[in-house]
Amino acid sequence: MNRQEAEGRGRALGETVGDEIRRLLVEGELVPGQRLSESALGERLGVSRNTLREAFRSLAHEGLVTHRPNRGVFVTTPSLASIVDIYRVRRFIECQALREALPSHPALQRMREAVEQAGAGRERRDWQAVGSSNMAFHAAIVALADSPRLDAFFHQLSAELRLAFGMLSDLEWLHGPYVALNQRVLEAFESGDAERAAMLLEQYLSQSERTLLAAYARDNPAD
Amino acid sequence: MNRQEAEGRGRALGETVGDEIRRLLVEGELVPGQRLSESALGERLGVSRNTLREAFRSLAHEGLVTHRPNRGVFVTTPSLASIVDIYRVRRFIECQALREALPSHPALQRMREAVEQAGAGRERRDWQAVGSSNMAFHAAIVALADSPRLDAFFHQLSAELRLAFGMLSDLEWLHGPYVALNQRVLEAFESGDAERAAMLLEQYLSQSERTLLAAYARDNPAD
DNA sequence: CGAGTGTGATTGTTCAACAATAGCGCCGTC
DNA sequence: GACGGCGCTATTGTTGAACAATCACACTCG
Repeated sequence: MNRQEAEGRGRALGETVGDEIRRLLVEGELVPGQRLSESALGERLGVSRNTLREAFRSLAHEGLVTHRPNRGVFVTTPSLASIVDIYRVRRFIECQALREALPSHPALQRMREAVEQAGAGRERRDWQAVGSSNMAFHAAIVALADSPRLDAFFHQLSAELRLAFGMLSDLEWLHGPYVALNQRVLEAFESGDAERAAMLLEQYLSQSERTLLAAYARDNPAD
Repeated sequence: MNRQEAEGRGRALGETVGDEIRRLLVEGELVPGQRLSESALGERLGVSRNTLREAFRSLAHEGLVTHRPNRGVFVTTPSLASIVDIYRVRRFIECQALREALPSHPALQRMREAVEQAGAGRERRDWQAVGSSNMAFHAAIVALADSPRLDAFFHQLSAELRLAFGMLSDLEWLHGPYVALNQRVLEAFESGDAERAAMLLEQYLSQSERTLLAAYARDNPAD
């Protein structure tokens, strides 16, 4: 009911609802493990159950939400295994993208901007913004490979990762140290030494993974 | 992802319908460009429009089907650009998976079986089977990287690729020559020379891409 | 011959209903 | 008091009908 005031966009309500839920997820309004009741969420978003279920299908496909038949959909709880897997894939893709990239690739500009914004965010101690800029930096690295499908895949990975970040406190520790490392990767790449940039990036990712796993283990001792 | 977790007992009709449509797609019963009317397909599969729409969402997310708002869903018509992109990603992923793999990885057995089955299929001149075995071989290569997410990503790519294969006649030319090349890649890898195996694979993929593009251009002169 | 228009068909979305299932408390038995 | 079976209830799974919104197309009018 509150949705047909949808000004301008006017595109597929189902999609809009999906975006809305994504927003609630990254903003931490919906926390991992939480059950998403069809009637409750439908009421809250002002859409019918059927429309909501369509949106759920998309979200489930992206891994943000887990569908348990006859029991409902739950915000996906990232596991240690999934974090390990995501970082494995990131090393796999990002390092090679950097290695094979042309030094004059247009995405380089995006990398520069991301580093700059991450620096600005750190000044303001806005760790949420630092995290976003970090991901933008890595998305730009993937973009070096010039593949829409790879870009989409990475986009999905980063959404899952953001879910894991959302579970943790201590965002400063999680994002702060990496601004400088991004900078070094970028410098190495700009200097023409793609191989060295790739090695730095691999170190970077492994260290980031360890930090995240440690924070995860601390906040979720049960696991 | 926890696809397998809830595998055993729980099944949803929506999922089943999705699988059914996937089957119709790879079997060529539904051809690229064709419009999938909700009422017609719903009638044919014996499900309601709402259920069908849920299945469509999944298929659209996999790229097998394209959703045009207010106009319906259509079987995706692979473009030259998408074929090029898919092969770029395949080279990107498969070659590195091979390069980095442990020589004793369990997926090696799957590679052997796939080569064997492809050979048997060629004997019978069953090119459909040869194509499936080829894809199984390459899926096994990706499995060397030990990443569920990478496996899922490749699964999606191969479904899209199968769509392109389905548009073409001349399956013999498309699949026949590659049985021997698979064999050579496997032998190189088993002999411990992963680097050489990766290079062979790269050649393989580039040749396969050219063949596919040529056949595509021949069958779709308009494009 | 072209442009505006009306019409029909299809999609987008909601609603109400019912079947199927899982979780939970209750109860009786031992 | 512990345990296992039983039925209840809330929720999901699925359907069918209904209506609004939109598009494709033929049709009319200038």
